[in-house]
Amino acid sequence: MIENTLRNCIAEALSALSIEPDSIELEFSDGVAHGDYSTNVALMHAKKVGKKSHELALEIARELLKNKPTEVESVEVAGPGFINFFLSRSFFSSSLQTIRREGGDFGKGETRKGEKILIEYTNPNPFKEFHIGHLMSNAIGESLSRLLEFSGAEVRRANYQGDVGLHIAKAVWGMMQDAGNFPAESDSLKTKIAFLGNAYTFGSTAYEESDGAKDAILRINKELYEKNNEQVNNLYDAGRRWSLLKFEELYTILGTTFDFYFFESETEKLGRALVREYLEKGIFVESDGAVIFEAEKYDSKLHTRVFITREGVPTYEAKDLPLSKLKFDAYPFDTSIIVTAVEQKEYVKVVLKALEQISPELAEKTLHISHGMLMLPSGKMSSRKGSVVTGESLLREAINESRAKMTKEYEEGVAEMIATDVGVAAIKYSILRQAIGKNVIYDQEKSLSFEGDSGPYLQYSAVRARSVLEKAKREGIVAREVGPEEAYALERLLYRFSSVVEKAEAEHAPHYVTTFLTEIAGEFNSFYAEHMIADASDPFSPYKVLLTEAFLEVMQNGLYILGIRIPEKM
RNA sequence: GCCCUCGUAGUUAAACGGAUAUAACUGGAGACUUCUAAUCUCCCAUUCUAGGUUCGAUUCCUGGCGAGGGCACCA
Repeated sequence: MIENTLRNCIAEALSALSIEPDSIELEFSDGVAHGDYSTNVALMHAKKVGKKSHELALEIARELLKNKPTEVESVEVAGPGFINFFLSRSFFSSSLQTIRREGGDFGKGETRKGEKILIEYTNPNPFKEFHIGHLMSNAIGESLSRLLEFSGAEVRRANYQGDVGLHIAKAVWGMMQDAGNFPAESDSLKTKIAFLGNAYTFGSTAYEESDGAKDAILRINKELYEKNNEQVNNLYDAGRRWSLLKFEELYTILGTTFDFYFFESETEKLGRALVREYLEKGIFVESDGAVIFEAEKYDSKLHTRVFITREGVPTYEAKDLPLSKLKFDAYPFDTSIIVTAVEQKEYVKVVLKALEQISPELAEKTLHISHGMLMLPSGKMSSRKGSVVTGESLLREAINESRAKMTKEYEEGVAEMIATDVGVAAIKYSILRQAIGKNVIYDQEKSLSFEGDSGPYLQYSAVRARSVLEKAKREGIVAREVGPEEAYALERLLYRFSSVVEKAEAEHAPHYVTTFLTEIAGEFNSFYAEHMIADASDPFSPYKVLLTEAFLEVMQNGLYILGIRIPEKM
């Protein structure tokens, strides 16, 4: 790796000047004028050795030039004392060949080679809408999964769904009130889901507004737990089945497949038993009829939470405890990652603290990654108030929008596929373009952007590259490694992809990949506008074709990491 | 009240403690008989506030102001 080579050179140069080469910072230069790599070692050590930073930089540069590796064209000192490395022409052209040779493997690393990782994300609740928060969790979780795979990990995807709880009792009660509209088995899934949605909204409104309804819903909740009312059971089974089918439909559109599904109906009784068991051992205590865990006794920044309610019903907290073991039994992981919205952050800390008392070895292997929330301009979404933007409606709008944008004529089936891929890309890009911890303010127009920095922009540049390569093929132009004196700006970027992926994985930051792809796509589009790539009369055409091939390869791998498909045409 | 996040052009975002803070959208001016104009080129504009640490602060620390999330029987 070129980076290691440069680091070693710098370390040697520093030693030659009797400077302790502790940590060497090496970064990509921020512009062509500053070369390809920069180091600030002179700035860091100047004071220690009592020299001016610029002078020290010159001395280090002189040392560096004594043993200049072949990949380095020149070394310059600039600004207050930065040492800039300019890589050689041949380094760039050979890295294009490397990219072409490695193809779909280019960018893969081994930092997590062989590590078994189970990652939980999306977590929608049957009977409730799959809202844009789930869309966000899914886009982020899927991308993190792919980054981990690119780093050599053996990843399994898990989805944990709440198929028990008060929200279901509300929906079931709502279904009973609206029995006249109960869908027939032959009705479309869309009709069934609409029916369910209405039932839930109706039920939760009634729960808050009517004591009678509230009592009825609580009774249903108990019946659901005890499974002793056939009518309730039948409604439950139908609603659960419809919801899960609907979710699968969305996963197909989004491009996710899960290896494991866990349900709260599995963890509920286990959780209650576990809490009861550790209540006797003093981990949990009874308070006001409920069973609680006083996390602040272990860490003053944590707080008390209820694990079993006064009614004897296990809460989400209690259910989460056995989930870790269920996961481990399903897939003996080295690391278990849970991806949720940031609103769960403090909650997860408490649950993990409780888990630490019960199964320290599992708690130790668990990592929580939280992402920001999708906010409406009016504030937080609430499904109880009905102010949710559903994942499906957003997807549908994005797909319609991309359909409307299409200027070329395609067959019906093809057009639908392109519109879907482009619409999904627009949404995923708007989520994965920024640091995952920050909230996304959901602005319909911006989320559905098809111009400028956007998912479709990335797709378009890749499709364009393919189109050019097809033309090159028709004209019999074959990629070749002989280019003009001066390297194109684009080839000075492509080789960086491996480092970008490594850093994105290490910091759980898919947006580094998004930013990088946006940068190279822009560079390719400029290159495209300025140069005729496939031109049989141009002696450099084979090289430009090679560059285009390498660009496409990087785009394909990068978009794969983001979970964005590239349409055949657009 | 306590505990976490966050505050960057008009807007939405980017920037391991580094060089002239980077893009897109909006607004203004241009470019398609040439490989896809969902594109390209040019212009205008930004670090909440008061201190501190540092050769150097958007970045780290402290206070203030503002926004979001969490804090017992919801998930």
